[in-house]
Amino acid sequence: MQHNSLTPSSDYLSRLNSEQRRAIETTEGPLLILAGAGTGKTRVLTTRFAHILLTGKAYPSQILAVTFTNKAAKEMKERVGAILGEPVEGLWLGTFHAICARMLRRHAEYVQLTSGFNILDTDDQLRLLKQVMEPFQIDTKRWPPNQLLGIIQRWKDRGLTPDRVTPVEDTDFANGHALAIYRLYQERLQTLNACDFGDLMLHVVEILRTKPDVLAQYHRIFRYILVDEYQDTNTIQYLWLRLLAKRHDGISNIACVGDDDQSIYSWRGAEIENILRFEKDFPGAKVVRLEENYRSTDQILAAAAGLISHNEGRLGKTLRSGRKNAHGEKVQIIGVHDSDEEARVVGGAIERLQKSGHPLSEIAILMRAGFQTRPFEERLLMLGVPYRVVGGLRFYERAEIRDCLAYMRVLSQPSDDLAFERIINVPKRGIGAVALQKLHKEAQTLPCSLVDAVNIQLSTDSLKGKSKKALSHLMANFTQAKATLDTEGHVVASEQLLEESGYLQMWRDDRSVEAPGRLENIRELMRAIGDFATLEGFLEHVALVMDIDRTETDEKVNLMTLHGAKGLEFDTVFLPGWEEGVFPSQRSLDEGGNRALEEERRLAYVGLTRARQRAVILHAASRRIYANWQSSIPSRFIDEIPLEYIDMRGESVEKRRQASFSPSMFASGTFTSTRSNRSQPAYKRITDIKETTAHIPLGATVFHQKFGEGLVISSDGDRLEVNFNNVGIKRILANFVEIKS
DNA sequence: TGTACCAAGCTTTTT
DNA sequence: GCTTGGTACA
Repeated sequence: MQHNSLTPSSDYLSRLNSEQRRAIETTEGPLLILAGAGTGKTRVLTTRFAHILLTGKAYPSQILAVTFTNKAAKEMKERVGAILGEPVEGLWLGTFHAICARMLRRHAEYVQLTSGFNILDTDDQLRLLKQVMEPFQIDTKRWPPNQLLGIIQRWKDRGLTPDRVTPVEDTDFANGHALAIYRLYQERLQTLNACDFGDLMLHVVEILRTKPDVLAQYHRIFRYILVDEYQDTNTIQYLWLRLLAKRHDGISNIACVGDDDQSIYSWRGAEIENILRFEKDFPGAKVVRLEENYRSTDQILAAAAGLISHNEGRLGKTLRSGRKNAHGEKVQIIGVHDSDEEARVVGGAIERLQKSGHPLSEIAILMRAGFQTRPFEERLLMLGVPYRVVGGLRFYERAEIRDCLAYMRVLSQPSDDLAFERIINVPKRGIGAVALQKLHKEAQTLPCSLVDAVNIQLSTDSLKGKSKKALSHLMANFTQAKATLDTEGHVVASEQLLEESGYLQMWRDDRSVEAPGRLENIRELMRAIGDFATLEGFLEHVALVMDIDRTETDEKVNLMTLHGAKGLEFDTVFLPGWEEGVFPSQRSLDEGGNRALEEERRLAYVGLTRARQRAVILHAASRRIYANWQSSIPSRFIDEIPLEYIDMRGESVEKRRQASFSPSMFASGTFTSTRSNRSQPAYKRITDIKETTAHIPLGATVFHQKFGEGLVISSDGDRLEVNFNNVGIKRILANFVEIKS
């Protein structure tokens, strides 16, 4: 993606194709831009934004532009500025949550909050929910709080405040107490003057629904609305957009960009129906399809198209290659024995690419789940190939960072009970559950905040000995830091607080291997605070952005999940683990059935379309899942790619298929060639396969793909002990051997 | 109040 | 197999 920073404003439209131009120049009325992978979506969105400004249709402050990620918002802002030749200010451009936070701070009093409300992170949410659940005496083994939090979030995603949850929407979770807990949880949030992420949207929608004057105010402000990644919007985001877009004068200048084939976040509440329904929701809507792909070779495009055509209920797009001479290599499919071989094959291929001058940063290994990175990391480490793991635990999710932030939150707002609770005994001060219980009681009866309760109990001498000394010390730390905050600013005050409270010393004294890294993270945090004018400004940024700016452009292979790769592109993409149960994920299928299968397929489509030049799919015949080995069947997605665009390397996949479906391996004859029998349920759950394993008698001669021939010397269900001719005695699962005699 | 042990659980995660 | 969280004890 190039930044045409000096493009004269007159020809910003000149290098666009006709559909792209139409998407930009159709400024009036509702518009759906269906943008397939690699069709220049971001470019269209940013040029459209600039076009509205340059033609004088609106001022920057009259355009609402919403994205899902901070990264996308930042990129859009930069690129619009580049087209205009100067930075734009006063924009309503940001993530759904950032914009809602801004709106909510203006109108907080309508939902019984003050404009200084706190935004909770997931840790706080869970701790609060656990507290709320306590009096209900719920068996948390049977009804895990994090699952209940999930249920509450799904309710919020759908715009359901406790009053709007109907019996139909209710659940028997937690012996039917879920709704009551939800109600209490919301009440607690209110007394804490706090919001969770869902509330940011929920409260604003509530306000827009019930306060016509507020809504009218925004109708006056926003002349044009731009929405990115529309396929990922959930119900509450849709309601919010619809409220803002449906003006009383009948004008709805809303343009949504999206791709139904790339909707992969239903498990976070995204409703693919929103994009499928757009034309009904906004009568008279125009639809523009961007189908010219400037990214991938014909072979990759055709393979991906063949795959996604197995989904039903699509809006339908046909990607054409917009590049010349874009034939390229076929999609490679490589069958391997196990995950170690998979890592060896990928590692070897990367080494060869590196030797031929292929930049490492243009290579990605994309997998279904985060834990799958491990064998690849080990292999690349061994080969000395630099790599980075993208995603995983983010900066502001680290325990030490959250601790520090809790200290700063209390400094900024002593009434922040959740933050105070987090650090009251970190470092260890001898404040346990008993002391905390006492404080809670005090705080509840008055009512007041925990910090107030501490001060009261200190002055009335109801605290004794160790805890009294520890808490008065802690209170003194905060008072001192507060004074420093006023005189020397938030950076010095934060550092002082962490030092004097003994928090930093705690990590210095820690002998574990992670401790120095944690101290380094805290140093980085201190540097980040300096970028903000006030402590409050910093805390707001942290709550909404959740990640620290770190531009990584060094020469490293990228390891990430398929979800993490959305919106990115690489010359070469490796797609390991294409096996039934792994991808598509068995758990998804169990929970979501055919809908989930289609989403998994879209995920596969996203994976393939990340590749510009080369895509390599791998599948292993057996894989270790947790403790035990499981034999695997190649993913149905492999079968769904038209044969003419694939190239089976290494061992023939067909041969492998025959081998894995041979009746001698599975007692039942259910398994036949997947290609010839696609309409039949050719796939069985991996767990079922285990049950159908043939009984293998003691003394039988068996054959194992890796170890060769051997004699069965003991058996316990499907666990065998086999004395192999070449490698000696091994413990092996019956699934992996074939009976010879 | 802190530690030791056991059992359960284990995708994806833009904010 | 490995981590995490809750409970039982010292």
